[in-house]
Amino acid sequence: MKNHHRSVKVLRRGDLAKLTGCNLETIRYYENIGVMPEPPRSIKNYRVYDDSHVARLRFIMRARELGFTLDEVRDLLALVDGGAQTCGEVQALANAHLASVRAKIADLKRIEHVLSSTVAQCSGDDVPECPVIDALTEVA
Amino acid sequence: MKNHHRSVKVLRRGDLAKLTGCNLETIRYYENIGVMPEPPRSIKNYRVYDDSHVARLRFIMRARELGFTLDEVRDLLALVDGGAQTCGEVQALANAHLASVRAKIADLKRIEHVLSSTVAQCSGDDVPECPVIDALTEVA
DNA sequence: CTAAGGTCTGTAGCTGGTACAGGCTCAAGG
DNA sequence: CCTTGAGCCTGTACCAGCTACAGACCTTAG
Repeated sequence: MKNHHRSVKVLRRGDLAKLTGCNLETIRYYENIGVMPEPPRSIKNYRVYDDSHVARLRFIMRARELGFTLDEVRDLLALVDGGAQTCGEVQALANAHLASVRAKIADLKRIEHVLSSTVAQCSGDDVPECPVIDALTEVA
Repeated sequence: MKNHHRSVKVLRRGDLAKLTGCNLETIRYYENIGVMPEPPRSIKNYRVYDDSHVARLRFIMRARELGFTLDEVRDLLALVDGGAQTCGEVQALANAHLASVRAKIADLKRIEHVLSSTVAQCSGDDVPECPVIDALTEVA
Protein backbone atom coordinates (compact mmCIF):
# COMPACT_ATOMS: atom_id res chain seq x y z
CA MET A 1 0.00 0.00 0.00
CA LYS A 2 1.42 3.28 -1.22
CA ASN A 3 -0.14 5.60 1.30
CA HIS A 4 0.34 3.52 4.44
CA HIS A 5 1.88 6.52 6.13
CA ARG A 6 -1.31 8.56 6.04
CA SER A 7 -4.81 7.40 6.85
CA VAL A 8 -6.57 9.46 4.18
CA LYS A 9 -5.41 10.40 0.72
CA VAL A 10 -5.54 14.18 0.56
CA LEU A 11 -6.95 15.76 -2.56
CA ARG A 12 -4.91 18.39 -4.26
CA ARG A 13 -6.14 20.74 -6.95
CA GLY A 14 -5.29 18.37 -9.77
CA ASP A 15 -7.14 15.53 -8.06
CA LEU A 16 -10.22 17.69 -7.64
CA ALA A 17 -10.03 18.64 -11.31
CA LYS A 18 -9.83 15.00 -12.37
CA LEU A 19 -12.63 13.90 -10.05
CA THR A 20 -15.02 16.54 -11.28
CA GLY A 21 -13.87 17.10 -14.83
CA CYS A 22 -13.43 20.76 -14.01
CA ASN A 23 -10.54 22.67 -15.54
CA LEU A 24 -7.64 23.06 -13.13
CA GLU A 25 -7.48 26.82 -13.39
CA THR A 26 -11.22 27.21 -13.11
CA ILE A 27 -11.05 25.83 -9.59
CA ARG A 28 -8.74 28.63 -8.56
CA TYR A 29 -10.95 31.09 -10.40
CA TYR A 30 -14.01 29.89 -8.48
CA GLU A 31 -12.09 30.35 -5.27
CA ASN A 32 -11.07 33.89 -6.24
CA ILE A 33 -14.62 34.93 -7.00
CA GLY A 34 -15.89 33.29 -3.84
CA VAL A 35 -18.07 30.43 -5.05
CA MET A 36 -15.59 27.82 -3.86
CA PRO A 37 -14.35 28.23 -0.29
CA GLU A 38 -10.68 28.79 0.47
CA PRO A 39 -9.49 25.32 1.37
CA PRO A 40 -6.96 24.65 4.11
CA ARG A 41 -3.34 24.58 3.00
CA SER A 42 -0.65 21.98 3.53
CA ILE A 43 2.60 22.91 5.20
CA LYS A 44 4.02 23.72 1.80
CA ASN A 45 1.03 25.91 0.92
CA TYR A 46 -0.75 23.40 -1.30
CA ARG A 47 -4.55 23.53 -1.31
CA VAL A 48 -6.01 20.52 0.48
CA TYR A 49 -9.50 19.44 -0.52
CA ASP A 50 -11.91 16.84 0.82
CA ASP A 51 -15.23 15.29 -0.18
CA SER A 52 -17.16 18.41 0.72
CA HIS A 53 -15.21 20.33 -1.91
CA VAL A 54 -15.92 17.67 -4.49
CA ALA A 55 -19.64 17.94 -3.74
CA ARG A 56 -19.51 21.72 -3.82
CA LEU A 57 -17.74 21.86 -7.15
CA ARG A 58 -20.12 19.31 -8.66
CA PHE A 59 -23.03 21.43 -7.47
CA ILE A 60 -21.55 24.49 -9.13
CA MET A 61 -20.83 22.62 -12.34
CA ARG A 62 -24.36 21.23 -12.56
CA ALA A 63 -25.83 24.66 -11.98
CA ARG A 64 -23.57 26.08 -14.72
CA GLU A 65 -24.66 23.30 -17.08
CA LEU A 66 -28.22 24.43 -16.47
CA GLY A 67 -27.16 27.89 -17.52
CA PHE A 68 -27.25 29.56 -14.09
CA THR A 69 -24.86 32.52 -14.04
CA LEU A 70 -22.18 32.54 -11.37
CA ASP A 71 -24.17 35.23 -9.58
CA GLU A 72 -27.17 32.94 -9.51
CA VAL A 73 -24.94 30.09 -8.34
CA ARG A 74 -23.75 32.32 -5.52
CA ASP A 75 -27.36 32.95 -4.54
CA LEU A 76 -28.20 29.25 -4.59
CA LEU A 77 -25.14 28.45 -2.51
CA ALA A 78 -25.95 31.20 -0.05
CA LEU A 79 -29.36 29.65 0.50
CA VAL A 80 -27.94 26.17 0.91
CA ASP A 81 -25.10 27.38 3.13
CA GLY A 82 -27.54 29.26 5.29
CA GLY A 83 -28.92 25.82 6.00
CA ALA A 84 -32.37 27.34 6.17
CA GLN A 85 -33.22 27.37 2.50
CA THR A 86 -36.82 26.72 1.66
CA CYS A 87 -38.19 25.10 -1.44
CA GLY A 88 -40.07 28.31 -2.12
CA GLU A 89 -36.92 30.42 -2.16
CA VAL A 90 -35.05 28.04 -4.42
CA GLN A 91 -38.04 27.74 -6.70
CA ALA A 92 -38.14 31.52 -7.06
CA LEU A 93 -34.51 31.62 -8.18
CA ALA A 94 -35.01 28.74 -10.56
CA ASN A 95 -38.12 30.30 -12.04
CA ALA A 96 -36.35 33.61 -12.60
CA HIS A 97 -33.60 31.75 -14.40
CA LEU A 98 -36.11 29.72 -16.38
CA ALA A 99 -37.68 32.95 -17.58
CA SER A 100 -34.35 34.21 -18.87
CA VAL A 101 -33.67 30.89 -20.60
CA ARG A 102 -37.04 31.12 -22.30
CA ALA A 103 -36.34 34.70 -23.33
CA LYS A 104 -33.08 33.61 -24.92
CA ILE A 105 -34.81 30.80 -26.75
CA ALA A 106 -37.42 33.23 -28.08
CA ASP A 107 -34.67 35.59 -29.28
CA LEU A 108 -32.81 32.83 -31.02
CA LYS A 109 -35.95 31.46 -32.62
CA ARG A 110 -36.73 34.86 -34.04
CA ILE A 111 -33.20 35.01 -35.43
CA GLU A 112 -33.47 31.49 -36.75
CA HIS A 113 -36.70 32.33 -38.53
CA VAL A 114 -35.33 35.46 -40.22
CA LEU A 115 -32.12 33.75 -41.22
CA SER A 116 -33.63 30.56 -42.54
CA SER A 117 -36.33 32.29 -44.55
CA THR A 118 -33.80 34.69 -46.03
CA VAL A 119 -31.28 32.00 -46.88
CA ALA A 120 -34.09 29.99 -48.46
CA GLN A 121 -34.39 32.72 -51.10
CA CYS A 122 -30.74 32.43 -52.09
CA SER A 123 -30.00 31.09 -55.52
CA GLY A 124 -26.63 29.95 -54.27
CA ASP A 125 -25.23 30.82 -57.66
CA ASP A 126 -22.11 32.74 -58.68
CA VAL A 127 -24.14 35.93 -58.98
CA PRO A 128 -23.62 39.05 -56.86
CA GLU A 129 -27.32 39.50 -56.04
CA CYS A 130 -28.05 37.91 -52.69
CA PRO A 131 -31.14 38.09 -50.49
CA VAL A 132 -28.97 37.89 -47.36
CA ILE A 133 -26.94 40.94 -48.39
CA ASP A 134 -30.17 42.69 -49.35
CA ALA A 135 -31.61 42.03 -45.90
CA LEU A 136 -28.51 43.47 -44.26
CA THR A 137 -28.36 46.45 -46.60
CA GLU A 138 -32.08 47.20 -46.61
CA VAL A 139 -32.93 50.89 -46.50
CA ALA A 140 -35.22 50.67 -43.50
CA MET B 1 -30.47 78.50 -42.27
CA LYS B 2 -28.06 77.48 -39.62
CA ASN B 3 -25.41 75.88 -41.78
CA HIS B 4 -25.34 78.36 -44.62
CA HIS B 5 -21.54 78.46 -44.40
CA ARG B 6 -21.12 74.83 -45.45
CA SER B 7 -22.91 73.01 -48.20
CA VAL B 8 -23.28 69.68 -46.35
CA LYS B 9 -23.81 69.03 -42.68
CA VAL B 10 -20.90 66.88 -41.60
CA LEU B 11 -21.65 63.98 -39.36
CA ARG B 12 -19.65 63.66 -36.20
CA ARG B 13 -19.50 60.62 -34.01
CA GLY B 14 -22.48 61.65 -31.91
CA ASP B 15 -24.56 62.25 -35.02
CA LEU B 16 -23.73 58.82 -36.37
CA ALA B 17 -24.68 57.33 -33.02
CA LYS B 18 -28.03 59.10 -33.04
CA LEU B 19 -28.79 58.22 -36.64
CA THR B 20 -28.12 54.53 -36.13
CA GLY B 21 -28.98 54.05 -32.48
CA CYS B 22 -25.50 52.68 -31.93
CA ASN B 23 -23.69 53.48 -28.71
CA LEU B 24 -21.19 56.28 -29.10
CA GLU B 25 -18.25 54.31 -27.78
CA THR B 26 -19.12 51.26 -29.81
CA ILE B 27 -18.45 53.21 -32.99
CA ARG B 28 -14.89 53.84 -31.89
CA TYR B 29 -14.59 50.23 -30.85
CA TYR B 30 -15.72 49.03 -34.29
CA GLU B 31 -13.12 51.29 -35.83
CA ASN B 32 -10.38 49.92 -33.57
CA ILE B 33 -11.16 46.33 -34.43
CA GLY B 34 -11.41 47.16 -38.11
CA VAL B 35 -15.05 46.59 -38.99
CA MET B 36 -15.69 50.32 -39.43
CA PRO B 37 -13.19 52.17 -41.61
CA GLU B 38 -11.10 55.00 -40.22
CA PRO B 39 -13.00 58.08 -41.30
CA PRO B 40 -11.32 61.27 -42.44
CA ARG B 41 -10.65 63.81 -39.71
CA SER B 42 -11.51 67.47 -39.47
CA ILE B 43 -8.80 70.05 -38.95
CA LYS B 44 -9.30 69.69 -35.22
CA ASN B 45 -9.02 65.91 -35.39
CA TYR B 46 -12.73 65.13 -35.20
CA ARG B 47 -13.98 62.10 -37.08
CA VAL B 48 -16.05 63.10 -40.10
CA TYR B 49 -18.63 60.63 -41.36
CA ASP B 50 -20.91 60.53 -44.38
CA ASP B 51 -23.80 58.42 -45.68
CA SER B 52 -21.55 55.53 -46.54
CA HIS B 53 -20.60 55.23 -42.87
CA VAL B 54 -24.23 55.29 -41.84
CA ALA B 55 -24.97 52.45 -44.24
CA ARG B 56 -21.94 50.50 -43.11
CA LEU B 57 -22.81 50.80 -39.44
CA ARG B 58 -26.43 49.82 -40.10
CA PHE B 59 -25.20 46.77 -41.96
CA ILE B 60 -23.03 45.78 -39.01
CA MET B 61 -25.83 46.37 -36.53
CA ARG B 62 -28.29 44.29 -38.50
CA ALA B 63 -25.82 41.45 -38.77
CA ARG B 64 -25.20 41.65 -35.01
CA GLU B 65 -28.95 41.58 -34.36
CA LEU B 66 -29.04 38.36 -36.35
CA GLY B 67 -26.40 37.00 -34.02
CA PHE B 68 -23.44 37.08 -36.39
CA THR B 69 -20.19 37.41 -34.45
CA LEU B 70 -17.90 40.30 -35.29
CA ASP B 71 -15.61 37.82 -37.00
CA GLU B 72 -18.48 36.70 -39.19
CA VAL B 73 -19.39 40.33 -39.82
CA ARG B 74 -15.82 40.94 -40.93
CA ASP B 75 -16.13 38.04 -43.37
CA LEU B 76 -19.40 39.35 -44.77
CA LEU B 77 -17.94 42.82 -45.15
CA ALA B 78 -14.83 41.46 -46.82
CA LEU B 79 -17.04 39.75 -49.41
CA VAL B 80 -19.09 42.87 -49.99
CA ASP B 81 -16.04 45.12 -50.05
CA GLY B 82 -14.35 42.83 -52.52
CA GLY B 83 -17.25 43.78 -54.76
CA ALA B 84 -17.19 40.31 -56.19
CA GLN B 85 -19.26 38.51 -53.58
CA THR B 86 -21.46 35.76 -54.88
CA CYS B 87 -24.76 34.63 -53.48
CA GLY B 88 -23.23 31.20 -52.95
CA GLU B 89 -20.44 32.54 -50.77
CA VAL B 90 -22.77 34.63 -48.63
CA GLN B 91 -25.20 31.76 -48.35
CA ALA B 92 -22.42 29.54 -47.05
CA LEU B 93 -21.57 31.99 -44.28
CA ALA B 94 -25.21 32.46 -43.38
CA ASN B 95 -25.82 28.72 -43.30
CA ALA B 96 -22.84 28.16 -41.02
CA HIS B 97 -24.19 30.80 -38.69
CA LEU B 98 -27.67 29.34 -38.89
CA ALA B 99 -26.28 26.00 -37.77
CA SER B 100 -24.72 27.55 -34.69
CA VAL B 101 -27.95 29.39 -33.87
CA ARG B 102 -29.83 26.10 -34.10
CA ALA B 103 -27.25 24.41 -31.88
CA LYS B 104 -27.73 27.12 -29.26
CA ILE B 105 -31.48 26.73 -29.42
CA ALA B 106 -31.14 22.99 -28.92
CA ASP B 107 -28.89 23.53 -25.90
CA LEU B 108 -31.27 26.00 -24.34
CA LYS B 109 -34.28 23.79 -25.00
CA ARG B 110 -32.58 20.93 -23.21
CA ILE B 111 -31.90 23.25 -20.27
CA GLU B 112 -35.43 24.58 -20.37
CA HIS B 113 -36.81 21.06 -20.26
CA VAL B 114 -34.71 19.96 -17.30
CA LEU B 115 -35.38 23.14 -15.37
CA SER B 116 -39.09 23.30 -15.97
CA SER B 117 -39.70 19.67 -15.14
CA THR B 118 -37.64 19.97 -11.97
CA VAL B 119 -39.28 23.19 -10.82
CA ALA B 120 -42.66 21.60 -11.51
CA GLN B 121 -41.96 19.15 -8.69
CA CYS B 122 -41.37 21.94 -6.16
CA SER B 123 -43.89 22.29 -3.39
CA GLY B 124 -42.93 25.93 -3.11
CA ASP B 125 -43.43 25.63 0.61
CA ASP B 126 -41.33 26.78 3.55
CA VAL B 127 -39.68 23.37 3.76
CA PRO B 128 -35.99 22.70 3.21
CA GLU B 129 -36.56 19.74 0.86
CA CYS B 130 -36.39 20.95 -2.72
CA PRO B 131 -36.25 19.01 -5.98
CA VAL B 132 -34.07 21.71 -7.53
CA ILE B 133 -31.46 21.39 -4.81
CA ASP B 134 -31.72 17.61 -5.08
CA ALA B 135 -31.02 17.78 -8.80
CA LEU B 136 -27.96 19.93 -8.19
CA THR B 137 -26.73 17.77 -5.31
CA GLU B 138 -27.46 14.42 -6.89
CA VAL B 139 -24.80 11.81 -6.28
CA ALA B 140 -24.25 10.89 -9.90
C1' DC C 1 -16.66 85.72 -21.72
C1' DT C 2 -18.36 81.78 -19.69
C1' DA C 3 -20.60 77.53 -19.10
C1' DA C 4 -22.31 73.46 -21.03
C1' DG C 5 -21.78 70.18 -24.06
C1' DG C 6 -19.19 67.53 -27.61
C1' DT C 7 -15.01 65.10 -28.92
C1' DC C 8 -10.35 63.25 -28.37
C1' DT C 9 -7.18 59.59 -26.26
C1' DG C 10 -6.09 55.71 -23.42
C1' DT C 11 -7.48 52.59 -20.18
C1' DA C 12 -10.33 49.78 -16.92
C1' DG C 13 -14.37 47.07 -16.13
C1' DC C 14 -17.84 43.42 -17.13
C1' DT C 15 -18.65 37.54 -17.58
C1' DG C 16 -16.67 33.12 -17.38
C1' DG C 17 -13.18 31.34 -17.85
C1' DT C 18 -8.26 29.84 -20.03
C1' DA C 19 -3.33 30.01 -20.35
C1' DC C 20 0.83 31.36 -19.60
C1' DA C 21 5.55 32.61 -16.95
C1' DG C 22 8.58 32.07 -13.28
C1' DG C 23 9.39 29.95 -9.05
C1' DC C 24 8.86 25.94 -5.52
C1' DT C 25 8.33 21.27 -4.16
C1' DC C 26 8.05 16.36 -4.58
C1' DA C 27 8.74 11.62 -6.21
C1' DA C 28 11.04 8.26 -8.94
C1' DG C 29 14.96 6.59 -11.69
C1' DG C 30 19.76 6.07 -12.56
C1' DC D 1 23.16 11.81 -4.63
C1' DC D 2 21.49 14.14 -8.52
C1' DT D 3 18.50 14.88 -12.16
C1' DT D 4 14.28 15.07 -14.47
C1' DG D 5 9.58 15.58 -14.83
C1' DA D 6 5.36 16.49 -12.84
C1' DG D 7 2.66 19.08 -9.93
C1' DC D 8 1.64 23.16 -7.45
C1' DC D 9 2.04 28.24 -6.25
C1' DT D 10 1.31 33.28 -7.64
C1' DG D 11 0.13 36.99 -10.63
C1' DT D 12 -1.07 38.46 -14.90
C1' DA D 13 -2.75 38.65 -19.69
C1' DC D 14 -6.03 37.16 -23.04
C1' DC D 15 -10.76 36.03 -25.55
C1' DA D 16 -15.69 38.51 -27.12
C1' DG D 17 -18.28 42.60 -27.33
C1' DC D 18 -18.83 46.04 -25.66
C1' DT D 19 -19.36 50.15 -21.98
C1' DA D 20 -17.69 53.82 -19.25
C1' DC D 21 -14.76 57.03 -17.32
C1' DA D 22 -10.81 60.45 -16.70
C1' DG D 23 -8.53 64.35 -18.31
C1' DA D 24 -7.66 67.21 -22.08
C1' DC D 25 -9.19 69.80 -25.76
C1' DC D 26 -12.75 72.18 -28.73
C1' DT D 27 -17.20 74.34 -30.01
C1' DT D 28 -21.37 76.79 -29.45
C1' DA D 29 -25.15 79.39 -27.24
C1' DG D 30 -26.33 82.96 -24.34
